[in-house]
Amino acid sequence: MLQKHRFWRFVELGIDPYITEYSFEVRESLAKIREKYAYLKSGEETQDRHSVAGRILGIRRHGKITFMVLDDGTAQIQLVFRYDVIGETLWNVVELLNVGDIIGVIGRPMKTLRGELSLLVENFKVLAITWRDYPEKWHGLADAEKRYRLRYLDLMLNKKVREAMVAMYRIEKAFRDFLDSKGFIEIHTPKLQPVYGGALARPFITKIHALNRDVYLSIAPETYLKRSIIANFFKVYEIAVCFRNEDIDAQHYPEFIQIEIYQAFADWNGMMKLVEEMVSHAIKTVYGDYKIDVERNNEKLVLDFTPPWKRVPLEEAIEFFGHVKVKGKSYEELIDIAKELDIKVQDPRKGKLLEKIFEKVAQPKIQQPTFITLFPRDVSPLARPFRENPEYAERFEIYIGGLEVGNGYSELNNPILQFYFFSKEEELRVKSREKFGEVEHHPMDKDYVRALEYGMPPTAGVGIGIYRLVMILHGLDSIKDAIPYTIVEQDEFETVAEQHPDILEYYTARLGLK
RNA sequence: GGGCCCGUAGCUCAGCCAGGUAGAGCGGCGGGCUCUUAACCCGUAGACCAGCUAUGGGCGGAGGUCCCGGGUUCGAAUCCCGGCGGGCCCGCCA
Repeated sequence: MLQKHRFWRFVELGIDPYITEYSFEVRESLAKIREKYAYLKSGEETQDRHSVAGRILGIRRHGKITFMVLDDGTAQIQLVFRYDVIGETLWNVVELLNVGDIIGVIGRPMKTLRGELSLLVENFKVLAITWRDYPEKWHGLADAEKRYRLRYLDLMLNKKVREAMVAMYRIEKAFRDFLDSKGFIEIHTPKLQPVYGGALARPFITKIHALNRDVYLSIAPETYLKRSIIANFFKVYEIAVCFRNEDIDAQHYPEFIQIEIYQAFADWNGMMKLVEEMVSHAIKTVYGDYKIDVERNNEKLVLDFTPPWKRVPLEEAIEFFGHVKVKGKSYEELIDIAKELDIKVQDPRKGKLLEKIFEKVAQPKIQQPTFITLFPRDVSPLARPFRENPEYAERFEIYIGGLEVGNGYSELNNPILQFYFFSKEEELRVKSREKFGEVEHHPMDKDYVRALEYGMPPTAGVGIGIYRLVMILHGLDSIKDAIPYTIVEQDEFETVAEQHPDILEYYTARLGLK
């Protein structure tokens, strides 16, 4: 580094970015100021003074007047620094400021001649500086690797991602408020479980040293939420982290958030009604309308969440959307159909074949919120058999924007059948291993069966993937964009303390740390 | 597990196919400009190490260098092989 770091120039002006200021009294948010002073006419100034703080995200210097963009997390506003207003001492500091620095400002709302609502700065404090250069103003942070590795910059600068994060919080809050108004309570289920279950997926295995035993990270809260139903908590839910040790792609990530809801004395019809009511309520609360505009891959799409949503049985959906006849076909016939459709599937269950065919020919065509109903019983070990035909389960999945975002059913509350289905799952595992390799199955959970033996009322349940929902609503290409922080391998780099021994020396000496 | 693509300055990228002195824009630094908003205009350093003078920079020299390591070649950012990091698609899961 030949150039003296600008840090030293702050010090020369009597400003140490970590020692001079320890706090700043913020009296107003930029969002409020924008709202309150929207009425100002171009060229108009007020005598009101406001105290705000945030990060500088843009600088335009014009000699003795400088414009900056300040972002306080609620909104952005233009700051106007005028030499004749702040004087020479502060002006010298203005000249040192970079994009990324954090300042506290006292200023008067005004509108510039070009009509930009601004704060005319009367005083300001440097609260922290950035040691690293920020991305280019026009393209921003675009490189995928850097976006995920330096996610705080991505979250700070990329509007689409940032909006999705805020929306996710609001959607979760709307779900909670809705369920609360209906008398539901949230129960936190264990993330470390002796038997994994509630879904068909490979689990993470970890160890509890205190007990010297292996445990599984929860793949779903389901069996514990249903234990809660048995505990006479008849309306429960959880917004739960689930861990599934599967591969990562645009629609899957090993840890994800799901809301699971269980309501006693209801069946799948009641649950579908609750879901469409709750989701459409959240959409309207967060976006202001049941219909929302989504832009994905430069294509515009209007999603209409107005209840009721369409309900289409699985086999009908295959025939209607995919134009493939599957009703009444045998296992062998379905294998042939799958082959013709270029679907690689190795599974002894007829239901699995139907699911695969559905995913290939029908799913991409289902854009509007839709319940696909009547899933095969053999792929639904926790669901109650369909009352009119036990080959099917009273199970539905929720599809929006061509993606599966949820799954629900009339819960199997018969402990005798539940034991039988679990046993069948174990058999399936053993049989399939010889013939097809490892097949996803639900492990035997006798402890859960015993809970059912104490009596579970008729109950309906559902799980909705929050990241997937947000991904669709905001037209994000990858589920990773909807997840605040995803995993990346460690990289090598030097810290500022390593690059600038003089500055390290300054601080250790200044604070007497030697 | 299989396939495809990418990695060059702080950022966004060109150069690679057809091997021959490492580039642009933005950002930085210096100068000009009191209503701009991707501000503009002029200049300049910067891809790693490091010597001598001196703390503002200047002067001169040797090597290195395009994610890393090999190879081919008189010569590699460029071609080949292997690795690392990242993305996308297929298979399995939501």
